[in-house]
Amino acid sequence: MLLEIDLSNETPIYIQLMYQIKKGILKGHLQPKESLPSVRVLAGDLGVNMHTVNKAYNLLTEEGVLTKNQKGYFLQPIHLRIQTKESKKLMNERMKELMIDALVYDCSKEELADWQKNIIKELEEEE
Amino acid sequence: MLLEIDLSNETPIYIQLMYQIKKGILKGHLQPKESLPSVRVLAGDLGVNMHTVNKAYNLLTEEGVLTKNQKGYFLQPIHLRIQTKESKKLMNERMKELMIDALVYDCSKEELADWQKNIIKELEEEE
DNA sequence: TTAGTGTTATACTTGCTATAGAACAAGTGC
DNA sequence: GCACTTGTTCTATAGCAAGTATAACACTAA
Repeated sequence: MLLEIDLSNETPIYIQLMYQIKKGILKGHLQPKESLPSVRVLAGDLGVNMHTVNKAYNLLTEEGVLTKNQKGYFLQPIHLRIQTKESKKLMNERMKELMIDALVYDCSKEELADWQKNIIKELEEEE
Repeated sequence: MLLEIDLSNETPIYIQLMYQIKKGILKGHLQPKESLPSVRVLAGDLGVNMHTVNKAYNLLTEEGVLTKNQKGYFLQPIHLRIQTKESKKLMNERMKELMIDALVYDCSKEELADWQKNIIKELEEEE
């Protein structure tokens, strides 16, 4: 798996890392039960601090995307990825804010639906 | 127009303010060309600092939602609300991240489409 | 024992959020 | 002219998050 971190991007590194890993899962680059590189190794590869990687791994574990034990972090099988009520609520809030921002510019419902559809298509296509 | 600010919410006050104003516009509580309360007056009403309100107003002006002159801030007519390329790019990024988060939990395209539809409906219905 | 896991603790820098007070220029209304 | 209200700018402060850095600890496997 290759992870790309953009240090010039204003998005916090640990957030970028979380999305890179999630994208890897969606595209099948990471196989079920596969183990992830240790926090020290990945930090070394990316040139960032160990704690930054650890933060991303821990948050993904809290989200139910990863599991951990003394041997390291592993992918959670898809049927065990359960969303908490809290995270559902947060995602709903994000969708609501996004729709408000879009509607202010007089977007139609059809445009918004197409927009979403295209983003999903794009995610499926990317190599 | 009534604006509700939740100080216990972790979302920055100026962001909350921006969304309250945008919602007011969408629901027609704010009429075209209507002037907004001055930064000092609104800050006094809400019990927050003048600079916080000023930041929200200025960002909304940058986004093209408001205009300003020495008399104060005013609503930008809808046909003059133009999105910049930069802001379009940002919104696309937000939609992409939201879809990634949703797809990781094995959501179907139909579920995602319904979700978006319901949020929009909810925005239209709220008193 | 040695090396590699994750875990924890402390400390420091940087930037953002929010508050606070003060002063300035420009327009409005008396 | 004068008082009032606008937005604007400047400085200062406090709290918090992000990121880096170093060190030490417990557990596991070769």
